[in-house]
Amino acid sequence: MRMSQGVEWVLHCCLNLAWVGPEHPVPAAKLAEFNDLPGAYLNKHLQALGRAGLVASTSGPRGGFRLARDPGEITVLDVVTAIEGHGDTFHCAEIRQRGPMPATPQQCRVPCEIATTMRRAESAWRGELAATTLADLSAQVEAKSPQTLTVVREWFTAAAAPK
Amino acid sequence: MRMSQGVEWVLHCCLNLAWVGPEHPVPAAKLAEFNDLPGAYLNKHLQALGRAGLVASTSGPRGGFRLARDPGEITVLDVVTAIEGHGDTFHCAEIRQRGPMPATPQQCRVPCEIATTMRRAESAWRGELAATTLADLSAQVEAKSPQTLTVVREWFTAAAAPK
DNA sequence: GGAATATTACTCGGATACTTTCTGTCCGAGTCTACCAGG
DNA sequence: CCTGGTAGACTCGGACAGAAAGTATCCGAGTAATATTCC
Repeated sequence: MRMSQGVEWVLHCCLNLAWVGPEHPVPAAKLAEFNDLPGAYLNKHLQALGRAGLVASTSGPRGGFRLARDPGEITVLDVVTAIEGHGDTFHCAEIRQRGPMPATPQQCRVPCEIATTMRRAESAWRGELAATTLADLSAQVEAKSPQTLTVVREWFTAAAAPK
Repeated sequence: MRMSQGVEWVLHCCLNLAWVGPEHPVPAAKLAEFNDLPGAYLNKHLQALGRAGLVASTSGPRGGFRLARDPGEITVLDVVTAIEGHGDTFHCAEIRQRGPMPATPQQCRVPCEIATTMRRAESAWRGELAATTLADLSAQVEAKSPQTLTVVREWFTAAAAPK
């Protein structure tokens, strides 16, 4: 059970986009260059973010990706589900209904204890991720190294401006 | 990010073993028959439980698997980690150290904010799983349908006794 | 009849194919920019 | 000088291979019970 590395990639990219600001779209190639990632594959993951409504994309020159909402309105859970999908990590196969001694349909009107435990754990996991927004992450980074925010923004804007 | 279905399988089997009792080993084939699962593959997963020290195995006739500890001393997290491995689901690739503007080694002495958030969420997930033991699950099943425990035990012991 | 022994059947354990998912890459459709020609 | 049109280049978007993990299966090593034989 390993999380796709695309989640980490797009989280870093989302922070970059948050720092650059929504008025300045950033192409996937630039995000890939800044984070030293394969551009085409990163683009694929950013498309998933677009389908989830987290980022907006514009084609053509001066195009690229920008955050579709305020960083404070995008949670880490939003990003994770956009990449990993909405399905639960644990999927109950209803084993209790199979075999020579199946559970009665009456008993099966509620989820089994195992599924309930897994669901509770996953809910706790999701709760933590939903409690953290991109704005929270950005604020924590800024608290540790305040110059990062502006320096990164300048790198992205400077890379596009000279043209 | 989907959890192996083997986790569900062995959790059901562990409950079966808890109900049968440690003095009566149950072969993998019987567990597979009872839960309508492929016997050979289930055996493979049970081996993982053995390596983790959760179950003990004996070869030969009248052999099989039995719980190595009291059901109250085996948590759901123990079973999950035995099947899925000890690694974290999120693995930080240290993207911040790469690219044209890498983070300084000084900044990297502590995990980045993204990794911290993921770790906190995973910790909450593990906490819930660690808080539930096989004895808890067994008690919940018994509370809902008290006859299940003895009936299942009889099925397993009766299947072996007539020989 | 009892005990030692050889046999037999049963169990786990790891080594071996097959399927699905994840990872990575490529090229085409659409679009905005910039240039160029004409008024 | 200003305006309209056209060509060009840049971007996303989905379709196409390769790698890794998960899934499923089989057969052999070891063991305990059993049947047999001898005392």
